[in-house]
Order: sequence, then structure tokens, then C-alpha cells
Amino acid sequence: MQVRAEKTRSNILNAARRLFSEHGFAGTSVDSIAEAAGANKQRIYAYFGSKKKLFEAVLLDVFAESADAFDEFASGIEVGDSDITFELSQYYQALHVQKPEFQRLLAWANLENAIDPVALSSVRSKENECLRNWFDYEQQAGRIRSGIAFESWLLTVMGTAYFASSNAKTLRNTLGESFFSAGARELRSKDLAHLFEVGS
Amino acid sequence: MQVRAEKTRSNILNAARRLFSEHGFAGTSVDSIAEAAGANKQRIYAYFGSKKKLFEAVLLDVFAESADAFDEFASGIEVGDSDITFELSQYYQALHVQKPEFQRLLAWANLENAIDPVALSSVRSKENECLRNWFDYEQQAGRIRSGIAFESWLLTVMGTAYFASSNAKTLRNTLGESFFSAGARELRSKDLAHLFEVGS
DNA sequence: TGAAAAAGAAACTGTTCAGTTGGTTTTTTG
DNA sequence: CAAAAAACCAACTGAACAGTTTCTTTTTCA
Repeated sequence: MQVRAEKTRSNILNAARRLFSEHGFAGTSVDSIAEAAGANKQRIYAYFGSKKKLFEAVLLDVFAESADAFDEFASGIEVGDSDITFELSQYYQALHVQKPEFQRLLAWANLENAIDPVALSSVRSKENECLRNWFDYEQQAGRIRSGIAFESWLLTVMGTAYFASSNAKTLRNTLGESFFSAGARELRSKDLAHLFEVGS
Repeated sequence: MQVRAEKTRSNILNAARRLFSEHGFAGTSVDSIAEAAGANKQRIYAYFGSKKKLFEAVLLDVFAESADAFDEFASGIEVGDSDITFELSQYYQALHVQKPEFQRLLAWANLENAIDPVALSSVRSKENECLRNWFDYEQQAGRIRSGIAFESWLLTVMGTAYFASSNAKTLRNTLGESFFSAGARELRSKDLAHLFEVGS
């Protein structure tokens, strides 16, 4: 594939990412993607085959980018030195703020049954393994309470960040605008870290 | 409105709830709702005016039912006697298992920008007020750690339950089937309650 | 420069969909 | 029973949409 072709392909992929993230699979038309990409509709079928395959390509692309982001985050973590509950909570919260399309596409894909389990497991399992190692290490070192399951810890840290992002409209109504400030986010990360600490 | 008309209206509403919950707003056709309701398409427009208004009616209906369910749960809670973190976690988890359309419709509505803030706030604010009272009381009574914000507590309990349900496909892949058993749910509720307890 | 790859333009097919219309049948109820 | 409300039937409009086709133009690169 030539340079120009690569560029066109990535234009389409990026436009598709934006529109699918905003309106979902059923809510996005191929024509609108072509227009947003500044490309010809026919190119979409030449490169991706079908609307569905394009959506899957977008998902794979986003998952890969998400995995890269995690790797970069992980490389900055000094196990035994950082407060990983706090850092991880901050990371996930910031990720949802800075890359809202990650969460949105994941939500669409879950709702629309568009997730390819095979492609997904290979991406997520590495992140998951890393997290499990961190958790086990911290728990054995006495920096995370014993008796708490890894799954509970993971669910708490990921779930709170995800929920705050996905239900932002609902929460803005009941908890107010200040809930979404960077300071409030940090406070929540501190609270979470505090919860998992050993001792009172 | 006569009895028969009421019945037709509710047939339409229930069919719409099921289909919108499964396929979202954009993914559901009015014809398919009419067919599933065993009613004439024209009746939908007679009773609800438009597809969008029907969707909003479904949302309101579900929110009201969700509020009723919470009231029933709340009436069974003896403040000062129950472990409310545990009970609330169990309640939300069970709700998502037994009434998956609540979570799904909320998720669709958030993604599709279909939430009516006014209608929502009146429904949710009562539940929220009740939760805040419980939390304050328990925290002052020394049964929930001091220094933890209400928002952190709420987000943790609701967020974990929501996340486990909305990302079930992803989690099934990384954490396995056993994660979704009633026993595992109870374990997570226990872990959560344990986290908020005072003392180690 | 010339051939091949890449991209565009534009019209077309067949289908689906939201919403409408007009006429008929069924059910309820005074 | 008779009138009115409720519901049905079925065809229709106009637009949108996924995907295709044919032909032309632009760009790349040997």
C-alpha cells in the first residue's frame, strides 16, 4: 500500500471512530463517514469491505491505542514505590476525560453486541495480567488489605472511573458540576486508595 | 381512556421497552414495535406522537419503576441495624441481573443524548437524598470510615455494580464465567462493605 | 513519459424506515 | 340497539441508507 493510500485509509478510520463514537453503529451512515473523511464512499468498501467490518476495525484500532496508553502508564509505575491504587484510579479517570471515545465505543460495542471476543481477549489479557501482578505484590507486601479479592479491587477502580464517565449526565444532575473537576477526581482517587490501605 | 385502550398503550410501551433496550433508539424500527406489541402501527402515533416521544415515555416508565424498586428496598432497611454498604451493593447488583433493561436503557440514553434532565432529576433526587441520609448517619455513628466522601462511597457501590453489568462481555473474557455467579456477587458486596468499615 | 495504482464523481438498485391516509371492523357502553 | 371509541388493514410518500457500477481524473514511480 502506498503512502497516499495509507493516508486515505487512516482518514476514513479516524472519521469512522469519531462518528461511531458519537452516534453508534446503527446511528452512523457510511455516507457521513465518507464525507467526514473527505474521501470517496467507494474507498470505504475498497479498504474495509463493509460497514460492519469498518466498525470492527475501529474497535481494534481503539483497543490497540488503549493498550499502548496503558503500557506507557505502566512504564511509569515503580512497583513498591507508587501508590498503585491511587495512580491507577487517576489514570483511568484521566483516560475517560481525555479520550472519551474509548469509553463510548466500548459502551456501544457492549450494547450492540459488536465485540469480537477473540480480538478483545488478546488485548485485555496483557493489561489484566499486569494489574494482577501489581495487586498480588502490593497485597503480599502489606500495602493492600488482605482478604480483599483482586476482582473486587479491579472492579472498584475501573468501575468508578467508568461509571463517572458513562453516566455523567445523570450524575451532573444529582451531584452537580463540581463533581467533574480535576480536584474532585483526585479526591476520589485518594479516597479509593485510602479504602484499600491496611489499618484504619 | 378506556380499559382496552389502556391495555393497548401498555402493550406498546412494554414492547418498546424490550426492543429499545435490546437495540437502542436508532436500531429499533417503529414497525417492529408495532408487531411485537401485537398492535397497529397507527396506534403508536395515536398514543405517543412520534418514535422519539415513545422512547422518552419508555425512559420515564423505567425510571419510575426503578424508583419504586428502590422505595421497596429502602423500606426493608433498618438504619443502624443493617450493613447498608453490603445491602446496597447486593441490591444494585441484583437489580442489574434481574432487570437488565434498566441498565441498558440508561446506557443507551446516555450515549444517544436522549436523557431529559428535568424528568430525571425529580426521579433520582429522592433516591439520592435517601442515600445521603443513610451515609451521613452511618458515618457519624462510626460504622463508615470518616474522611471518605459520600460521592466516593456512592460511586463505588453504584459504579461497581453498573460496570460489572455493562461490561459483562469484556469481563467474562478476562475474569471468567464464575465472576457472574450469585456467590461471587455476594463476595464482592462483602469486600465492599469491608472496605468502608472502620478499623482494619 | 507512460503504465499502474489511487481516488473521485455520480448515478443507480433494492431496501428500510418514519410518518400519513382513508376506509373498514370490532368493541364498548349508554 | 345505536353511537362512539378503539383498533385494524393496507397502501402510500418521501427520504435515507448500504452497497454497486461505470467511467474519469489524479498521483506515483520506474
